[in-house]
Formats: sequence, C-alpha cells, structure tokens
Amino acid sequence: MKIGELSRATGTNIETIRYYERIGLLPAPDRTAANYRSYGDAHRSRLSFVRHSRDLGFTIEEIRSLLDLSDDPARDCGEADRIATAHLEQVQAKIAQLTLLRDELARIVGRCRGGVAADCRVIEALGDHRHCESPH
Amino acid sequence: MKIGELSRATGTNIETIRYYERIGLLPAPDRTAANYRSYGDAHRSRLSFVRHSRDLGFTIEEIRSLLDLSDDPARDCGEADRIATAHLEQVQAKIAQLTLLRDELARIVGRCRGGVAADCRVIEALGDHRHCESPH
DNA sequence: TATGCACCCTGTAGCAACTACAGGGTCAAG
DNA sequence: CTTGACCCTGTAGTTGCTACAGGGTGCATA
Repeated sequence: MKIGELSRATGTNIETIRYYERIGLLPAPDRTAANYRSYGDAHRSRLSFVRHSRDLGFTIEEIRSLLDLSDDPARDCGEADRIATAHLEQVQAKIAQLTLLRDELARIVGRCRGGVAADCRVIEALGDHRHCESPH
Repeated sequence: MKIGELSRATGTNIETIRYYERIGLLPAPDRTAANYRSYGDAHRSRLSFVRHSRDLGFTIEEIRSLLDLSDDPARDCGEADRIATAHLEQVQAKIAQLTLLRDELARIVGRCRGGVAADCRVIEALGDHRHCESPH
C-alpha cells in the first residue's frame, strides 16, 4: 500500500510516517518505479504498535526499546514490563501533580467577583504564591 | 539587582529570564555602565507572577493576556476569570484523559507473567488496540 | 601588578514529537 | 492535454526553555 493508505489505515499523519522512518522507528519500505513508498502488513502493524504506544504516552525512546524487544523474541519479557511500569508510575505522578494544580486553580477561579482588574482576586492570586494552599 | 540575584530571588534560571525578556514577557531593564541588566521590585514581582502562572500550567500566551490585564487596572476582570476557567477546564480534561490512560496501562502491566518477548502480553497489548477497554 | 574566579554579555543551536510548507514529480480521468 | 489527487525531498516552524561558545567585567588575593 502507498503512504496515503497506510496513513488512513492507522490514523497517522503522512508527515509523521515519514518522520518515523527518518528517525529509524519504522524501516524504510520498498519503492515503486515512481519512487513511491510501498508498505506491507508488517509495516502497518509496526506503525499501529508505535501509534498505540504513543497514545498511551510512551516516548519515542521507550517505544524504540519496546520494538527492539519484540524484534528479538528470545529476550526476556521483564524489560518490557519494567518500561511499562516506569511509565505507569510517571503517569500516576503526573495525575497527582495535575490534581493539586486543579485544586489550586479551582480556588483561584472561585474568587472572581467581577469588577475591574485592579481589584482582581484572580490576578492577585497568580502574582503571589503565598495565596496558595498546596505546593506545586 | 543583577540578573543572578533576580534569578535566586524568584527561583528562575538566568537563561529563562533573558528568554522572557527576548519574547517580550518581561520589559527590558536598565543597564549598568558595564551593560549589566539592573532590575527593581517591579521586575521581581512581574517575574514572580510569570513563574507562578507557569507553575500552574498557563501558557506563555495566556500569561501575556493576564499581564496585559493587570497592566491596565481599569479593565474588566472577567477576562482573567475566563482565561483561568478555560485553563482549569483543560487541566480537568487532561486529568480525565490521563486517568483512562493509567487504567489501561495498569491493566497491561498487570498481565506480565515473565517469560520471553515472543509471548509477552505487554508487547501484545501495545500492538493491538483491541485489547483495550477504554478509548484513548 | 598579575591572575584567578565569579559573574555578566550576545548569539546561536539543541531538545521532543511532530507539523507545515516550498518546489517539484507521477498518474489516471475527462 | 489539462486538472486534480497523490507522491517526493528538504527545510523551517512550533513550545518553553536550556546549553553552549566566545567574549567582557569586577573584585579579592599572591
């Protein structure tokens, strides 16, 4: 299939597919006589893997490691689990941080009583960290 | 005060302070005879405002709007509230998205039973979106 | 007086993970 | 034979910094 089809099949931007090839995440496919990229099923499933992992928030480097693992079926699976577990912990940390931030923002937003900027509680709260209840 | 003092006073990297000046977020300060930047209290509180807003996740452009507002004390405060509210909604959306993602990751991680990559449930789950329970 | 060191300056390039052109080639339909 | 959809390469832009390179300044110490 040509790049446009692969793009539609995987929901990936054409430019992104070429980008992945450039950085070595996808192997360079064969070319047609007209120098068009020609992909097979292996490419499509590899790209699906990449996109799905990206959707789950893995970085390109993490995905590279995961792909290396799956390219070498004899290797120990524990490494994949370590990568995924570390990533899960990062996501949990991010959620915790955003939750603090949300609470702080909600407090700030709730203070607006209208009026002019000079008396604005929102602007005041943003300017002075001491109005905060939690660290962020 | 010189840039190093301002940096320590606000917990901001020196390069970041110069960056904020370059993009017009901080006004260019006076210079000493040796061409060193010389800051006053107004600069420090403006920079604190910027840092605090960044810590709360506001973008540079949002901060620019908030600063414009606070520079013009007669303006309606509602605009600041709108910016903060919109930002709060984005944070909430992000938390919701990350929570789905965390649940999915937790499911995937939990499937590892050791063994070799060829049988790896983690890699399998990453390759195939159909293993997922929720959209992301 | 020399020299070492901390500090300051400008300008440019790098990071992640794309995205968006500019400027061209290819191919099938009408 | 031209229109339009597709493809190609290469480069530059995005956000919010951070990290140099290559220089100047200012003060204390030997």
